[in-house]
Amino acid sequence: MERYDIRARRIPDSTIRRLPAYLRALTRTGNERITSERLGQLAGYTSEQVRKDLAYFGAFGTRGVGYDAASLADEVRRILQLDQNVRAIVVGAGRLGTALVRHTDESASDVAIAAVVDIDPAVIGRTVGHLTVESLDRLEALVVERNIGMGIIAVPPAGAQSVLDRLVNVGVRAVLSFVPRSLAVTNPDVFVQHIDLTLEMQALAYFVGSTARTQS
Amino acid sequence: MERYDIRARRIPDSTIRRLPAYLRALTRTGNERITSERLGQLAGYTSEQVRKDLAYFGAFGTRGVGYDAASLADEVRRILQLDQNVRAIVVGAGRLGTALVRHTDESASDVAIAAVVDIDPAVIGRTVGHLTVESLDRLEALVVERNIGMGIIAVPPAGAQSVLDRLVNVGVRAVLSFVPRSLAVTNPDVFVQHIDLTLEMQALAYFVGSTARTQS
DNA sequence: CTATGTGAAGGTGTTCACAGCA
DNA sequence: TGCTGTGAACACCTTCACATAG
Repeated sequence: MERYDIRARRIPDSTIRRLPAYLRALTRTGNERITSERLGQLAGYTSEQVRKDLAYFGAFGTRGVGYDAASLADEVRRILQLDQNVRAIVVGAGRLGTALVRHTDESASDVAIAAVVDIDPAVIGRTVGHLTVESLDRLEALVVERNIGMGIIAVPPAGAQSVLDRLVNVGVRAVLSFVPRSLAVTNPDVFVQHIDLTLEMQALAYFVGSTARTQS
Repeated sequence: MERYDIRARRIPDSTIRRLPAYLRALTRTGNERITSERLGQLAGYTSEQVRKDLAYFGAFGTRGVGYDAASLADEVRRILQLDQNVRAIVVGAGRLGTALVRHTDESASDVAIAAVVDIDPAVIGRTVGHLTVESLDRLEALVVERNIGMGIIAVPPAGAQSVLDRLVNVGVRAVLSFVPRSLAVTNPDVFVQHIDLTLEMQALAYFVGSTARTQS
C-alpha cells in the first residue's frame, strides 16, 4: 500500500498541487540539467519550496549540480501516478461537460476521459469528442468495466450529491466537482476538489481597488 | 482607504475565499435567523470557522440567537464589494472566453462582464452574449471608459504575460487567469488567481487509488 | 440557558540558514 | 565551490474552550 519509502510522511496537499506545475516546467525546458532556482522560476515558486517538495519523495538531485530534467519529470509523473493510465468519467454532458471532454482530448494531461454519461435521453447516444454519451444508469458499470478512478461532476446542483455518493460507493476516490454547491463527503479517503467560477469571481471582487495583501 | 473599522487587521486570504460560500448559503436559506452551526453546515465549514471569519469584520450576530440571514448577506456583499458594481473585462474570445461570458450572463454573480476583446480580426465585431467583441488594441481604453476593475485572461500562453502587464499598467488589481502557464507579477498589490484544469486533474491523479489523506 | 465573539493552544505549511556532498 | 537536502525558526491558519451577552 505504501507508495514511497518507509518514511511515507504525510505529504501536504499544497505540495501535491505544486507538482504538476513543476512537471509542466520540466517538459517545457529542453535542458538536460536544471537547478531548483530555475525550476522555481518557471513554475512560479521559490527554490526552497521546490527542494522541500521534491525531498518528500526522495533525493533526486545532485549537490552542486542540480536535477536531470528528464528523469525528474519521470519521477514526478510516477509520484502523481500519471504513468498509471488514470481514467476519468465525466458525469453530465451539458455545455460544461462536453467542453471538458474536448479540452482533455486536446491537452496532453496524462489523464484520459474514458466515459461520459448523462440523464437526458435526448443527449444519450450523441458523440462528444471520441466518446459516445451513455446513460447515467450505467455509471457504476462503466466505472468498473473501464477501470475508472476519477470522477468529474458537471451536473446541475440538484443531482450532484447523489452522483457523488454513487461514485464513492463504486470506489472512486478522486473527484473534481464543477457544481455550484457544497457537497458532503463522509469517507475520509475521498478527495473532492471544487471548481466554482462564481465563487472565484466573487472572492476576487474583494481585491478590486484595494491596496494591500499579497499573492495566492 | 480603510474599508472597515480601524483595527483593519490583515484578513487571511482563506477567509476571503470562504465568504462567497457563506453568501451563497445565506441567499439559499429562506429563514430569517441562522446560526453559525447551520451556516457552516450549508457552506461546508465548521461553526468556529464561520464565526472567526465574520468576526474579522465586525460583530454581526446576536449572542444566544444567531445571525439575521438577510442583513448578514448584505454585510458579506459589502465586504466583498459586491455592492460596488464590479466590472470585468474578458481578454480572449475563443471557446473558453465566450463560454465565460455566457456563464456569467446566466449566473447572478454580482460581477458583470463589461467588455470582451480579441486579437483576431475575424472574431472582432461578433456578438457574444450581450456584448460585441472589440479589438485587443482597445484594452486600455475600455478599462478606463467602462471603469473596469477585474481582468479575466483567456488567451493562448504566448500572449498572456503581455496581456497581464497591460491590465496591471492600466490599474487592474484583480485578475483571473485561465492560461496554462505561470505568469509573473511584480506589483504586490495585484492579486492573480489561476484556474488550470490540466494541473487540477494531474494533482487529483495522486489521490486515485490511494488510501490516505484528507479533504482540501 | 443558548450561541456569539475571542484569547490561547495547537497544527500545518513556508522560509531561513547551513551542513553535507558532488 | 555550488547547489541540494534538511533541521530549526517562523508565520499563518484552525481548533479549542470559555467568558460574554442577550
